[in-house]
Parts: sequence; C-alpha cells; structure tokens
Amino acid sequence: MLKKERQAYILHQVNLHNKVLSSSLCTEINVSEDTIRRDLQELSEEGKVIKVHGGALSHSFNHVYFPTNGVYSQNQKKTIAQKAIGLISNGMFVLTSGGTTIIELARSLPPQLKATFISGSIPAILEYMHHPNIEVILIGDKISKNSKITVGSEAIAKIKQVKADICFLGTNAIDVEHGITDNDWEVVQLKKAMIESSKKVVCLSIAEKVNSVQPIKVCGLDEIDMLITELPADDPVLKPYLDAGIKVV
Amino acid sequence: MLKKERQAYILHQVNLHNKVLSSSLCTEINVSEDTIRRDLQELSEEGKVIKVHGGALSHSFNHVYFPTNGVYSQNQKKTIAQKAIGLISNGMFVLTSGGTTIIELARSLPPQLKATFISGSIPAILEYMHHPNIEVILIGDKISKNSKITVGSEAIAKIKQVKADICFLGTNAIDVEHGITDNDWEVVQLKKAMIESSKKVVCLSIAEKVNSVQPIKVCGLDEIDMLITELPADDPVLKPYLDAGIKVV
DNA sequence: CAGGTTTCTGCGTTTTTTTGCAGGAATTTA
DNA sequence: TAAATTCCTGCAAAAAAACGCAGAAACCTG
Repeated sequence: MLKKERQAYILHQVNLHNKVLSSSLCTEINVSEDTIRRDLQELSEEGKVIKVHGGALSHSFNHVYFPTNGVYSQNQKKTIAQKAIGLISNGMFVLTSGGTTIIELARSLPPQLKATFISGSIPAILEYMHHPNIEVILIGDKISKNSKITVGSEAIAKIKQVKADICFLGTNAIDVEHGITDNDWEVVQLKKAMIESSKKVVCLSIAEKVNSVQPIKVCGLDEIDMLITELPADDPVLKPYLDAGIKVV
Repeated sequence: MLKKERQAYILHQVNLHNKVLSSSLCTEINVSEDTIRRDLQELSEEGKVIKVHGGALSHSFNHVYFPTNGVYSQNQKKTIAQKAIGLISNGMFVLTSGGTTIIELARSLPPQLKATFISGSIPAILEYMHHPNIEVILIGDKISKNSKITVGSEAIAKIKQVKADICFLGTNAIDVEHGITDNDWEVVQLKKAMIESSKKVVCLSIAEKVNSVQPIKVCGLDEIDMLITELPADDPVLKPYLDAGIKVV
C-alpha cells in the first residue's frame, strides 16, 4: 500500500468517525504503530487532523464556535476572575451559576488545576469542556433560552443532591438592605438551591452592580460568605458589606 | 513497445484503478524501472497523473479522498437531515444522540416546527437553543470531553424516564449481521437507553458507514424501525436492510 | 542512402525515502 | 503511586529515486 494511499485511508476514517485509534489503524492496515504515528504526525502538520495521545481527532468536530470578546467591562471581570481562582484548590467540587463573569472565570482557570465543576449554564460548560484537567458535571433539565441555563425542578433536585466545597454566583444585583436580587424567577430558584448545597458561597459582582436592586430576592447577605469585586478590599463602597460580616476580596 | 504507446497504457491503468505501482508496471510492460519512472515523471509534469513514492495516483483519487469543504460529506448529511425532518411533526417528543449528522438535522429544522427535543449532546443542544419554537431538555451528568455528550448512570436513568415519540441515532457503523455498532462504551450505553425509551427508532447514516462494523454493539437490526441514508430507497446497497424488515428512506 | 544528431533505454552507483525496531522518556490509568 | 500505554529518538535495512553514462534506436538532412 502506498504511503499517500494509507494517509488517505486514515483521513477518511477520521472524518467518518471523528476519531481514530492508532492501535486499531495499525492492525487494519497492517503496518507498525510507528508508521501510523508518523502518518498522523504529517497529517497533523498539514492541518488535516488533530493528533492526540493514542490517535487523532477530526478538526471540524473539535471546532466549536466561541463567542470571544465584546463582553461588557471585560477587564473588570478578568480581575474578578483572578481573585476568585485563588479560592479554588485541587480536588474541590465547585458549583457555578451562569453569567459573563463566570465565563471569564472559566476561561482563566489555570491548566494544571484538577477539580470538578458543576453547572447548568451552557456557555460556562462550553468553557469548562476545553480545560484539560477538570471534570465537568452538567445539570440537566429544560433549557431557558434567555439565560442559556437549565432550569426546573429536576435541575434543582439534582443540585440539592450535591454538596459542593464552594459556589460561585454571578450576581445581578447586591445591596446591603435587600441582599442578592435577580430578575429571572427560575434562575433565582436555581441559585437558592446552589447556595443551600455549598459549604461556602462566593458572590462575583462588578462594582457597578453593587448597591443595586432587582425585583426577585435570591438570599440575604447573611447567607453569603464572600464578595469579590474588581475594587480593592478597602474601597469605601464595600465597607457596609464588611460590616455585615462578609469577607470582601 | 513505443514510448507513446507505453505512456498511454500507463495512463489507462491509472485512470482505471486510481493508482499504479511502478514495480508492477515494469514487469507488465517488461521495461526497466527507470523507464517507468521517467514516463511517470513526464506524465506528472503534463499534469496527467500524480507521482508519489512507489508509483502514481490519478487525480480523482485526490479529489475523492481529500475533500476540501469544512464538514466531511456535508451535502450527504444535509440530504439525510431533510429526509429525517419529514418524520417530525408538531408536538412530538424527539430524542437525539450526538454526531455531525444530528447537528445537520438540528440546523435544518424548519422555524415553525414546535416540538420538544431531548439530548445530552452539547453541540446538538447549542443548535436546538437557537431555534425559536422548540423546547430543549438537556440530559445532565458527567461530560465526556471526547464525544461532547453527557454520559453516566444519571444520564441513562434520566433517559429511561422519558417516553419519546421518535429517536434519531447518529450511526457510526451499521451492518446486516452485527446491527448497529460503535466505538465508545459510554456512548453505547446511552444509545441503548435511548432506543428503549422511544416508540420509534430511526438510524441516520451516510452510505459510507453502511456495511461497516465497530467494536461495540449497540443493538440488532430488529430493534430499529427506520434507516435513513442519502441514497434513494431502492439502492441495491440497502436491499438487505429492507429484507430485514426495516423501513428504508 | 550515409552520416550526423537527437532521443531513448538500461545499468551501476549514490542519495533519499520509507519503514520497523530497540531503548528510554513521557503520559495515562487503575 | 505503580503499571501499562504511548511517544520520541536514533539507527539500520530495504525500497525507490536520482544521476551519470554508454550503447542502441530513431530521426533528420543533404
């Protein structure tokens, strides 16, 4: 069998099944694994396939479209993400809501981090999936097209089954008097469940949303443990929250 | 034998078999390998054949095996998707697996269609989410980064709770003797559950995958109701499946 | 047709390509 | 953490290609 022919066959298989194992290829075409590996190497250099440990993947399959930037106040959110990452350590179970701040957190996770992330937010899940070392648990149920998150009693029941080490809430509004508030009834139900199921609750909020109120209450300040904004911890705006016994970072 | 004559013969062989080996040519025509090589060289310079180490290939070879468009066999998949859509009517509960054929189906759904789609495949869910009128139910559990689908006992249990009107399976391999087979154990478990939970099971498969086998068995032919390929229903390749009592579209 | 020129072909040698193998490193998995 | 895969590197053997050359064939051309 000609070399080109062999490579064509491999490419064909990859495109058909989205993945190939070098071990199965080498028995199929009856050549040594080294040869297969070299072929895969070449095809990958030509950009025809994606080489991975043990075989190769089709390129089109792995290419999921990214809504990259254009996010509102992205820099502030990056700052918040960095602070939040400091709270995560290896082996933790992390529960997260949705929202652009959470997405930023997901993108900034250090590649060596080994932890389990649980979420019902599709955009967040997409980001977690690209991470090499984290386990991703998806909360299933009906999808709310508005918020791109799974909502409903099944989702809530599932969340109640877990006991996470830490929970990150992308916050829509936080206020000393009214606590955390939001504007989507179903999302609020989810967040309530997430708070209940976590040992530690961390609010991520850009300063702009601090001291604002939304129609539906998620929880009082007493139920959250930590508040992260892009401001320094001693900023006067945050003083009331410190006084309320919340750790401000 | 004249040079022109020889080259005509070579060209004939290349076009007939899509490839030739210089070694076999030189015994056939009884000339030295150098002569063959020189002929191949000339033919290649004239653009009549593609010279490779050990022989030559026809142009159609390259055309057939190295497609340039983004998604592999996208046109075939579009045809399949169109046929499949004919089976869906308003109000139905539809269970789908993952795979590029399913994605194509998701993209082609008519905007007026009102139905409920249930899946654990992230790429499929992303497509369903963009549809204005369909309800999306997400099967939750651990995410397999390989196949971008939720897998595990929770996912299977959840699938068993539903009774869908129809189930579309993106098929990796189908064969008269071995039925439907696949190469990922966890995905196979899911597909089994999906088959059990549906009144009607429809296999979507490009003709290329028909009569091929993968290591792990999903189900026998008796468990599926319909097979959709891009071929016309009376194509001889599909005859055995018709004979097995499957409705072929 | 004779002589010269060009083209073609095969052979030996050198160079390049391809392939498999052994070992040690790196990565994955239980 | 240990065992098992998989990967990489260098190496050697085999196959194929390239090169130069010389004899043979074909082909002008006067």
